[in-house]
Amino acid sequence: MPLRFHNTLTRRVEEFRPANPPRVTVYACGPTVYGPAHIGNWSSFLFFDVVVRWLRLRGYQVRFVTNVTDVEDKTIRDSRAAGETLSAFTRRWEADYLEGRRLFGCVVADAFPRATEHVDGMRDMIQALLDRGHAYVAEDGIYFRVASFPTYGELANLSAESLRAGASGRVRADEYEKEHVSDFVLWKAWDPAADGDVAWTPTFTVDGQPRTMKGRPGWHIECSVMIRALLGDQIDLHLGGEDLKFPHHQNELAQSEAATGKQPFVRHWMHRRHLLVDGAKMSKSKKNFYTVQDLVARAGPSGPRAFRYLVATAHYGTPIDFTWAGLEAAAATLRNLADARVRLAKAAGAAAPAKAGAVAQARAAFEARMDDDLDTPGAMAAVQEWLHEANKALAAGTLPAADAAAGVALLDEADEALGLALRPTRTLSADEQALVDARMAARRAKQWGEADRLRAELASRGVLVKDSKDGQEISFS
RNA sequence: GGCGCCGUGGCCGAGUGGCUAGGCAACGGAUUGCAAAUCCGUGUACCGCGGUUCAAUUCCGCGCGGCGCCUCCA
Repeated sequence: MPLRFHNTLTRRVEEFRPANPPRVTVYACGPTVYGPAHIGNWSSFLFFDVVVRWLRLRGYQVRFVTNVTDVEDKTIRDSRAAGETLSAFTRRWEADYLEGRRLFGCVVADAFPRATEHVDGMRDMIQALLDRGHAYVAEDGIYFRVASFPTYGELANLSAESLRAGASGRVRADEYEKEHVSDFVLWKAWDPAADGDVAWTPTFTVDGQPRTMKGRPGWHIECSVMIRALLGDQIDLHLGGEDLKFPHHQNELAQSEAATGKQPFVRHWMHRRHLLVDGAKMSKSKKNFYTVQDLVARAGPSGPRAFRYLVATAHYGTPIDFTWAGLEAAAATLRNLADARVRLAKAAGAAAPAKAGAVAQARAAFEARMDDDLDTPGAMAAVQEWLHEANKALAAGTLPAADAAAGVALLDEADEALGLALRPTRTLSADEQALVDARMAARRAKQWGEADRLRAELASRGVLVKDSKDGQEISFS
């Protein structure tokens, strides 16, 4: 069954056709490193992660690149305010971001390029745009000439007229250096008051004459150039948060196709809708945001994984409304799934997984849901439906070991696809094992007070103990 | 003003022109030293009003309500 994804450009769900299967090139816009990433950012990054995981599970050889934006207005402004060099400042927040990826269990990208390491490539692309008549030099920088790119606005379904209207009020009318209000900056001339010592001095050729322009790159050119450097002039899949559709991705598209003359720049665009908090939009410019550290502080070590499950309970094409109650519900579901895996693994023993029957059907349903535009809620429903039947059989003692083994494999596939960490993430330490053994002895001696005390002590160490007919079941919080 | 999305049982959330997704929470029962998990049972959900249809939660129109984007916010 082919993979079908919603394509932003056509606004339809269509078959995903990479140019050179089984190889797939994927680029996702990463964070601007000027502060901690909030859970809204993470909902997007986790979406990218699921896309990459699923492509790999489906046998594609994915080359995944996601960048770090370490030079633009806010990084310069805030690093200067902090009295740090741009590099020291952005590296600090980049480390915070990478730590977050670790806590969420994100796949390691094949490359994490930094914009500041690709300035030479930016010079080259801007030169190509100048040579081809798609860019022009003004006093305060070099601009992309939107009028030279007829389909401009297509990605966001915006017409030239609506762009001209600029009804959002965000267009600065005083930018008279530009030929057209929609033109966007490729290279910003140095502004000593705002930029301090952040500057490069590339030399361009303008009208046959060399011209050095001290300054720094515009935001949009950064991604175009990193894509070109690490994945090529044309890629299969480009991912981002919904806000990046316009202008950022539209500008990337225009620049790249105009500079290389190759179409399409991206075969398939996908965007994750925003996460809201208690029904309201969040952003770094407001104070209503939570970080991965907040998830850990309020929901424990498994908080980030519970958040992953929460995000997976909604399709990426619909906004998700974050609440702490919702996170707790997701955490409860995740615990139940992890417990189920323990029971099934025990029932499976060393049996080989069954290849047919209800489990196989559930697995096929799970995969079909994922293949159809990454319907994560539907995919998990297929797992839960089978699990309910399996629990019945398990209670009756009629679940074949081969089915239990296949059930473990199903849970592991869901785990692999969504990054849920259902498998125990650690083992018992010697001290903890001693407590578990002591509790077993206490139970055998019917010393219930001591058994309960030991269970509480283990819980305080993150070890959860449940009693069953076959003894104690261990899991970790 | 332009473009677009959404309104499903206590909460979250799929989906479909007729065959009651799923999860979490709640209540009763079984099981259990207790707890948890698990099992059995319990709630006749589809914003309102019209229309199309044998039949609409699902299609169309209007209304009400919420939300996003429209030049550098994931």
